[in-house]
Amino acid sequence: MTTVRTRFAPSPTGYLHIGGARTALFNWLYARRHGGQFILRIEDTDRERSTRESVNAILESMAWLGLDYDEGPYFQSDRFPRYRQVIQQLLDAGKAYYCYCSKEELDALRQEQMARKQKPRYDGRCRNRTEPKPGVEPVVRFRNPESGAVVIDDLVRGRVVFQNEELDDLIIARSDGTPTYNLTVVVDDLDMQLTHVIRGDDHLNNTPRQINIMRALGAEPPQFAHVPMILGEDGSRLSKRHGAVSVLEYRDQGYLPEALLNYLVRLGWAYGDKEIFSMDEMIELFDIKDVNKSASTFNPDKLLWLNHHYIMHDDPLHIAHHLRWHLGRLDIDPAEGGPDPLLVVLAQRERCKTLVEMAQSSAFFYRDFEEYDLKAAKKNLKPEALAPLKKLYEQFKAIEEWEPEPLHQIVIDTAGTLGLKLGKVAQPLRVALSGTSVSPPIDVTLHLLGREKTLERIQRAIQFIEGRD
RNA sequence: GUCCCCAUCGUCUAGUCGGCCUAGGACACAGCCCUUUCAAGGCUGCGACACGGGUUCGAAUCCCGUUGGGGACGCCA
Repeated sequence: MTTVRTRFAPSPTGYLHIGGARTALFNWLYARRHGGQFILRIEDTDRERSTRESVNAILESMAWLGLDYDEGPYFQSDRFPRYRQVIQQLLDAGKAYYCYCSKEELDALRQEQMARKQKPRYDGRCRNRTEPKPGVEPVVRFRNPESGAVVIDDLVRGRVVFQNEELDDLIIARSDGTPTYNLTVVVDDLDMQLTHVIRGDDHLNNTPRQINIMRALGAEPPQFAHVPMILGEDGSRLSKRHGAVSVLEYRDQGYLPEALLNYLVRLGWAYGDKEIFSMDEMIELFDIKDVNKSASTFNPDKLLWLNHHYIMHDDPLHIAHHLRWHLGRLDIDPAEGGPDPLLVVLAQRERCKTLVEMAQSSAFFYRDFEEYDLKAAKKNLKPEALAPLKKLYEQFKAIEEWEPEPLHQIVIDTAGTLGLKLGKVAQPLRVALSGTSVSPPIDVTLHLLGREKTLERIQRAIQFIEGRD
């Protein structure tokens, strides 16, 4: 039995979007599960639209997601000589021919066919041309079989049949001699000895053409699996207007790669009622044959829920690692002082659905906040709060052990002594320390903030209240 | 328009070869409980087999049609 070889072959004309990420994931999982190889190939034959930045974004996204490849990245732009060779081979064998039709001519043909309510397709008018048209650089067209059918036994679709008469003679080389997509894919998929081509549904119509070219080259096609597309909330193909679609955008918005991957694998696939899959579980349980046939709608709420789940249940050290990165984006370096991010994760994880949220609501541990949240200050930093704050200040100053337990006791005792409900003491203190009415439990907040900053901020709050009119 | 594909709660889905489905789970939503903030957590509720014909003792599960949706029809990939 031959080893499984899969590939992800994006074109570098933009960022890696989540649809592409899912395709990459499925290919990666399939290869990993079968102990095969996963290959990354950059399809940059369109030199107009391909950019270096896009290549970098794709590589960065793959790395962030943890989808490692065994070979590549290969660049199609490095393989032009090989493509030229294959085109010549097809030409020599009479399986391809030169076409001298101008774009205008082809446009007219298309319009005419549309008007006649027919499927627009090239009519093969240059098929038997023997003489070149002077002054015209021709394109090369593949001579598609005129009869018969192409049968695809798709791993997710089942059997799909295309009649050859529905197909036309597609262009495999442009007039400048460069190869086009359908040719390069075929050459590469063959040369790279891929056993399985797992790709988006939108390629299903290309498949019979590619199979025909493969056969013309005397090769056996690999297995195909066309996975359904991801739709936006309005039912149309997911795009920028549906919100964030770039993988790096999700990273920047505070999502964990595990959460995104878990979300993506469950889109169009399920294993009973199981919702949470570690990477190892995915590898063990995922099978391309179990993928649904129907398109699915992207649901940001569920992704957010998964993200929160991972923040709460993943190894806190791992979360802390990601939190450091997000703190860094806020110009905070925990190494320069303040609590260990690990402790911050432990204190904050229940209430933060994203790492960005966690970084933002934890910034006060590391640096002074600019000003109090208006509503929080108005409600809690009132003259009545002066007595408890002053009393707390004295006790915090005197306490020997700066640990949650004794700190907690002080807050409780203060409320008791002053005959106040706990909320009347804890809330003003919380606002004093964090600037807002939301923070981890008060003892934890005190502990993480440290004595020095605690005392400073209580002072600041007292002055704030006394300065009010 | 032509060709290809798809069709279970608002969304993601479970539903082994038709019976155990008065259709299960998750997200979201609503309510209750817990509670020193916000959360987290627990419980309850809301909510679907697109429609019409068949086949069968019996269909969400099989067949046909209708409707609806998506994709492809480039010297883009």
